[in-house]
Amino acid sequence: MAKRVVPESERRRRRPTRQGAVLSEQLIVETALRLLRYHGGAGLTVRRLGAALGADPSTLYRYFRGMDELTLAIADELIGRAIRGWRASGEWRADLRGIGLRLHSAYLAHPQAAVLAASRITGRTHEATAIEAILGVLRTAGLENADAVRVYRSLVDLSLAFAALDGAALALPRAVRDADRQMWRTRYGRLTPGTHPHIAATAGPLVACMDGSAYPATLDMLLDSTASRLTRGR
Amino acid sequence: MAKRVVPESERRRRRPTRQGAVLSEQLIVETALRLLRYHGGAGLTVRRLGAALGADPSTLYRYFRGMDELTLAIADELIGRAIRGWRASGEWRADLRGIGLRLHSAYLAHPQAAVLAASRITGRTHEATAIEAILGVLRTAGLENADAVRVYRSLVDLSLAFAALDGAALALPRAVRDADRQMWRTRYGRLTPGTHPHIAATAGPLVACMDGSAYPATLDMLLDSTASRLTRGR
DNA sequence: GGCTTATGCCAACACCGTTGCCGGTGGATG
DNA sequence: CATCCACCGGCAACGGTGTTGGCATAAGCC
Repeated sequence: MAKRVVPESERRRRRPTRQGAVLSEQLIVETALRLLRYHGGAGLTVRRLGAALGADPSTLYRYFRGMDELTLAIADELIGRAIRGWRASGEWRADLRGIGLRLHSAYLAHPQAAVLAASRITGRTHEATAIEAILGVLRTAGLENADAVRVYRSLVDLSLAFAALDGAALALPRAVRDADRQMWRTRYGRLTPGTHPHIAATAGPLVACMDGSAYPATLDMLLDSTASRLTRGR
Repeated sequence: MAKRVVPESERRRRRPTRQGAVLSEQLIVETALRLLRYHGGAGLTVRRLGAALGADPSTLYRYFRGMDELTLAIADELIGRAIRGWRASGEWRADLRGIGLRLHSAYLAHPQAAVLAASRITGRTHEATAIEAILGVLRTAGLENADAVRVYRSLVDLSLAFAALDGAALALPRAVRDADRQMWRTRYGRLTPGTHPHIAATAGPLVACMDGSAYPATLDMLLDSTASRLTRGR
């Protein structure tokens, strides 16, 4: 109750765990990401996290108010990894495409984490940096403020939404994922032209197209639209 | 073990619950949707669901192999509600827009369910019907098979991904959601031009644009791109 | 009307997030 | 170098979760 969580920057006393680990926000987040990758989406557990760190589960509540705050810290870490080292090239379309792909793949590097984190607003440093970068590209390219904001929102939401969707697919247990892919081949690849003529006519490309993510193609369509909005504006 | 789940179509003996309820797949799914809406995303529980139905929790395992299969049934129900009663008008752009908006809003009518269900492939009837409808619109409009399939995939993934994203935002506890909106106003609405000039310059439109969903605007951009692909094809 | 077996119920298991309390220890203070 | 105290790790507990094996019963077929 009202248990105070000391901000990482004000931590003075670092007492090692009985098993010798010295905890920190950073260490906890990294361990959580490892747990997620290794044990699957439902495998991130306060108890397991404690065990992996060599600490009592309840100790973690000295660092995060609860599971939800840990999730936000994970989201922040992912955004940070996405924009780390990014530089504007001056070519707006390549820049936007680069940022989008970076976001998407930083999240997808940890699919289970992506599912948890993609829909959260962190309000922390990395988030502001990313927003500033994207808006900068759009306004420098010549978009009106209102248009820039609209495109910004579409771009970010698109990237995060696809990160969550693709992450969920990747995070499924191996057996389920294989069963899903098989479903496309057996069920939709062999529907009779009588009842489903269009599916039957496109069966080949349809099955082939279901591999991988639709994100890059969709991102390109969004950039197409932005490009024509730009030329029309001039 | 290997407890057999009798398919709904082969059910003969309908024995009423001690409290008088007569169970069925349909009834369980509907009750689950009601529970989700009423108790929030984490409120769908086998035990609560049992209680709401007037049945022992373990009884539900005679209808679904587990929580996951129940999720798929929910997803199927949502797709069904989305395409129920849809008819092609012949104008491809309006038709695609209509299907997309229907999908999105059918899912968002149950935000918590959308989060669970949007990323799943059901492989059931409604899904095939939806695919057939969309492919039909695209091919009738004049797209090559390969292009039609690509646009199909982008459209569906976009709609479901945004359903999950927007659903997650809507499903947050009231207090958290209000805090998030406030964050835009206070944090991003007041960043200094020194460190974040672009955010500062667009603060007004930025805050305003964060209300509501970016889905309709993004969908329109996707349709823009499809339109120019069509005219270029001719 | 009898038989089979589908189906509802009970009890139990292992696990979950979270909290109140205690005790030891780090670091500041003198 | 001694003192003190608040920070922080550990313990035990609470009420909840999904899931399963076994049992009794009643529904529907012959």
